[in-house]
Amino acid sequence: MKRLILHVDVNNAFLSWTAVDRLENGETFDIRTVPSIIGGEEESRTGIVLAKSMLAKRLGIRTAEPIYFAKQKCKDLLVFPSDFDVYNKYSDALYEILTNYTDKIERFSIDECFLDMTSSLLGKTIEEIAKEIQLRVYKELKFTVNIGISSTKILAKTASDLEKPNRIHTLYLNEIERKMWPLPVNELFMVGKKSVDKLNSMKINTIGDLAKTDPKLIIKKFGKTGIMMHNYANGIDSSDVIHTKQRPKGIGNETTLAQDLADYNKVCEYLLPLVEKTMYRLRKEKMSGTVIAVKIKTKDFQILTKQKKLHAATDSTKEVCEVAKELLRDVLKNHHIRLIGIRVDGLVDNNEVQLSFFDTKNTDKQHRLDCSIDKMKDKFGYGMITRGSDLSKS
DNA sequence: TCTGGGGTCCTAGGACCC
DNA sequence: TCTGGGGTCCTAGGACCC
Repeated sequence: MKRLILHVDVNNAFLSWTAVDRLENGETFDIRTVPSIIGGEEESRTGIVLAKSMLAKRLGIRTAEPIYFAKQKCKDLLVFPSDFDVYNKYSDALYEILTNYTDKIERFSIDECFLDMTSSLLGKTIEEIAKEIQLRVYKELKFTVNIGISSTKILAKTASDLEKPNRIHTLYLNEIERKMWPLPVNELFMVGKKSVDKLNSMKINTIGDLAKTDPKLIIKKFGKTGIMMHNYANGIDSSDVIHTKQRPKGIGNETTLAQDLADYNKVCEYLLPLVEKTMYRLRKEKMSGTVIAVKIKTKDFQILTKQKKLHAATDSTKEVCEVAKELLRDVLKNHHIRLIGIRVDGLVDNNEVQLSFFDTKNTDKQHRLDCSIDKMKDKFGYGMITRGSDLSKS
């Protein structure tokens, strides 16, 4: 049976949501009406563009470019900080509205959802439903969305990207030749910069070029990803809209340092709070991890990682701290680094972790300590409670 | 000039086993 | 003395997404 998929994509999400939130808090000026961006702080060396207004876009400002460049393109560019609590609030509100239309919804990212409408049309056309969603979101939440309509997720997603903002596009199989094939190949999902360079060197410049190239050539050059790329270019994608909430496979935190550091002890001072945060999040998920990884980015942007698989899954802050410090020692060497990060991978649900692991008195005591600190953080605020020195002792 | 932070998946090489 | 191949697990790195 032919499926009917919608892809709902918030226009300039972080910027729109910041604008709406400001207006709700009594501001009268709508930052969507001028060149403006959401960005990091240049002083803390996190100064890149996270989102831009339409007017900023028109001046050539791009997502992920340094704010320094963006300001050169527009002298009186307004810059606002990001606030993920606000974004999550509007993301949830959007999701809530979408649940009125089908129960097969996949939250693909903070600002994108797929809806499988195959059995939820209720006598309406898919276009009518898309229009209804778009109007209702704008009426109730005051921001615009693009909606793509097709028979597969990838095509619906490509459709929602066609022309912005506040537009609805269809991209059915019989339309791909006209609407998708002329697009530059970088606009295809999963074709990033590295692949574009390789494809261009093969004289493949548009999605149509890719679609019409002998798949054997693509597979030879790109392996498994090549099969996927070639399928996507031809509108082939059998993946389902996944309603059930996915459990995370890994959780991590990383931070850019205010200045480059090479000293192990100083880097540790940054690392340990990151471990604490990651483990707090892990315990919130009621999960434990088996692989601990430390990541550094050197001053010349080389990324190095060092990881270790544990014999048993853990959710203990102390245990992960100890491993993380070892890994940091191994990977840091004499590098001057600008970023430090920690990840816990190979996650398993706590109720699937063998009980024997929690049996020993020591880990049990440690677990209770972690949990009581978590509770205090929940009660008094995450930043109000710190663990003091028990983590830095080796 | 300046280059975030959160993820997922894939690949390739080495160790080890049969 | 010279020499297998298949499979799994682990690690490091890389590509991609938003």
